[in-house]
Amino acid sequence: MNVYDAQSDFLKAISHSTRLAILDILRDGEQCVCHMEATLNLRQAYISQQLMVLKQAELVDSRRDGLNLYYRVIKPEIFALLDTLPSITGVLPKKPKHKHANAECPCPKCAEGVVKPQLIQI
Amino acid sequence: MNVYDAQSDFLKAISHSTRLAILDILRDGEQCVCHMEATLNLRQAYISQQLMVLKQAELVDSRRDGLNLYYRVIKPEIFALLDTLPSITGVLPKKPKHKHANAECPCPKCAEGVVKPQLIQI
DNA sequence: ATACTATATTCATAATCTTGAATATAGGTG
DNA sequence: CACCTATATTCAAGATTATGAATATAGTAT
Repeated sequence: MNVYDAQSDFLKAISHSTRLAILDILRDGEQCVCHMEATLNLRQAYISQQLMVLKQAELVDSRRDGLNLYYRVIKPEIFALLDTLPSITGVLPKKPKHKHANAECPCPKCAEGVVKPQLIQI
Repeated sequence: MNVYDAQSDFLKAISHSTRLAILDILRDGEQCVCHMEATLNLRQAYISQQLMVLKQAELVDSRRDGLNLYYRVIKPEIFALLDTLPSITGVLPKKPKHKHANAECPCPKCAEGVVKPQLIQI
């Protein structure tokens, strides 16, 4: 396995729109699967499949806290690469960054950071 | 097509060991197909196939000069991305850079840059 | 025009990727 | 233990990619 094989293996692991979206979510630090599910509006099994691809490529690792599994990027150098993409594709991301505050997300991290919409009783 | 689709399309185009090697050869500027053939020791038809992939992805373009077609990278930003790869894969390239001087290569650029081995007449 | 050279295209098959559906598992809670 | 919740795995079919072989084409030179 030469230099280019190693590089193409890595690139193949991230050459996928959902996996790129997941990595972007992990920019702010570790997040649980259910948060990705709520943020990306994709089914849990599918996200888990993509996470396994990233894990086998040794790009992410996970940590359990109670019921939740929190994933994080192992090598922050990956973000330096991701940052070069907009200038190449010419498509700039609309949202400046992923913000961790999603009212649809049931995970503990979201629960503490979000002001839940109050149900008004009449 | 969202931001991540555009990015993954680009990444897929370069996620291939031969295409990465071709891009590396093009760091020094345009090169003809026969030069890649000699440098990579791969068959012409195969290299041409990979060049078509890069061309369709609008990463390279070509220019004819006599019999030879010279390919070049359109967006130099690509090299900034390629430069981030060694720190991620942990595998550093052996040769510092591609040098254009290959005695096996019949192309005009090589012919002028290389001191051909002299045949000693006895 | 003919022949040659450099490069491109077509075809076919094996391998790999994509993705949805269904199901399994592991850990926590009562 | 029984059940719930969060996450993982397996399966399968279709799509795409990888790659070798054979062949075509477009310029060039004579």
